[in-house]
Amino acid sequence: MIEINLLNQLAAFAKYGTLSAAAEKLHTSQPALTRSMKKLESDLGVSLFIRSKNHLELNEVGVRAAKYAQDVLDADGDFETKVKAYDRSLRTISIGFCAPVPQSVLTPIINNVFDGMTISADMSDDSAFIDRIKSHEYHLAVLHEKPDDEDIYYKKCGHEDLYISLMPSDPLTFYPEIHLADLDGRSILLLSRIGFWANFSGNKTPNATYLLQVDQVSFSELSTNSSYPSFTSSYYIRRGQILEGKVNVALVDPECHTDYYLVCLASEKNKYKLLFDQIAETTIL
Amino acid sequence: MIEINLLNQLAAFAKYGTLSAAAEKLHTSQPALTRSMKKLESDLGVSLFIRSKNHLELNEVGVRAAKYAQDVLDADGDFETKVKAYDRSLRTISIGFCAPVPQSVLTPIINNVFDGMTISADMSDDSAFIDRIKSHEYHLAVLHEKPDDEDIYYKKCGHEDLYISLMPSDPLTFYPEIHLADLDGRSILLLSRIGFWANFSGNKTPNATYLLQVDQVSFSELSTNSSYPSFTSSYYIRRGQILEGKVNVALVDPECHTDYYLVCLASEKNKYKLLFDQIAETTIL
DNA sequence: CTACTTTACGGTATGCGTAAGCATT
DNA sequence: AATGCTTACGCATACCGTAAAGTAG
Repeated sequence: MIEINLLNQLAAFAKYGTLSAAAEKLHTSQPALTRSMKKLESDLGVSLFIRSKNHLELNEVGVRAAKYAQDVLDADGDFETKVKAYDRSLRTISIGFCAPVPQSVLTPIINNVFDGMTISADMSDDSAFIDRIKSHEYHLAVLHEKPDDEDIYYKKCGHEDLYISLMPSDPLTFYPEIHLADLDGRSILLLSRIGFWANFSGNKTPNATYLLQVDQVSFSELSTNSSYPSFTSSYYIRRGQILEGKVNVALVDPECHTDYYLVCLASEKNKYKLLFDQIAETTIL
Repeated sequence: MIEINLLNQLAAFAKYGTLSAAAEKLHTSQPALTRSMKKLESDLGVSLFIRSKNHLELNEVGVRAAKYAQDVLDADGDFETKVKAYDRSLRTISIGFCAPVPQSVLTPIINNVFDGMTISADMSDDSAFIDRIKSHEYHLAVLHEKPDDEDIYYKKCGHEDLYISLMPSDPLTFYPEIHLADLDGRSILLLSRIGFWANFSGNKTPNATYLLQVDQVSFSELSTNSSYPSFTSSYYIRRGQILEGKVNVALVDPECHTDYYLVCLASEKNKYKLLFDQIAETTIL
């Protein structure tokens, strides 16, 4: 059994050419390497070096041994990487969210139910979420459409209605009801990373300009202090996160009202039972 | 960097189920393994076991780690095997002989010229020798036909004539000359492992029965004490290895006279110069 | 004179085995 | 009782770093 440490030192010598250089790179001493290389030769029963009084060089076998050693080192590195990755994967719950509101509502609940687990949350349009659940990329996902798949277990976990925040003087506030189409042609403040809601842009409002804000703070700043309309929703209104001096008006289009569904693999239903129970008890969104 | 030793112990535990059993197989103590496994977990920063007071079991990560560990152990074993094999290959001269006589004549010469090298000698019909030289399977070969290949260097290294040993009373001894065909219908003693000479059987003597002897001693015994004819050659006759009470008669067919040629890759001619010089000085066969 | 390898020496720390403790079957 | 894991303790030895010697360019 050849120790990894010796192979590492051999590889370092092959790479840096002298024991001194290798010793420095390995944060050890020259004599230590001299001894290691002798031990390696003795362990193998094979001569690997051409020695002159003040020069050390790999012989033909040594050159090849250094190559082979790298393979073993790679294998050893892979081992470490793979074990750590697998361990982490078992301590991590990966979740896909289709919108920011379910994420901010559910994340603390999940944290609470699965104490000690790391949560890895992605947000995007949810069209591929079912496939990613099936491929084990995600353990859970929140969709905005009821899944129709026998391998998938789901439970409704909330509801969200879209509102628009307007200046009180805005003509739209006098409309009996507002449709998305009524916003066409306007410049509207929009927060990025809004999951599936992003699909709205350019649908019923081909001539609207969306002023996309990456930063939450900028969005708040501009929403409050400019006259641009901005989107908000039942969630923020219910929590009292309302823009001062603005009027919040509900949008009546059907795509502005959505239900959310928490899903997992049917085969892993029991693993997440506690969580599903929890969201039953909690009135959310 | 995870030490091979720890991986080996992990694999042993996975294989034998308990630390005690693994310890016995590894010729070490239980407590040593306990400590090693803790060190492995600590080196990795990953928990690999389910511990109860008197029971140790791999957890999910541990099971996988043991699998991965085996890969590293295999790689480490391969390293050792391959380095040793390559070292040996550099200390070994592989030679293909087309007949036993060149082998017994040349082997001591080669041993003498390449002191300290191991000689690996095969004997067989030489039809594929050129290819095997080119594929580096053989460093040298002795053929019974002059090679016609610009990549191959050669030098004649001997000559051999085939004789037949007969009872003095045998009618054939009165023939002016003997051909192989004259032996047809007879039972003839033959030693196995005779290289290309084996091609004779069934050529000009379709009705002869060859009494194949694997063992040299059996062949001598039967040759001497039975009345069966047996093959011999100029080499043995010149050395005085003659059967008592028999008459040796030369066979006149052309295929019963052969020259031998020592060959190597033209590109390695210099490597074997000493040997080729040697066989020039030596009168052989 | 500088750069490098090797040997020698002394200290340390790693790792082992024995013994003992404790829990489970 | 028997089996098996863990902890504690004392010890061997393997390995390391420093120092020094020797050699080649």
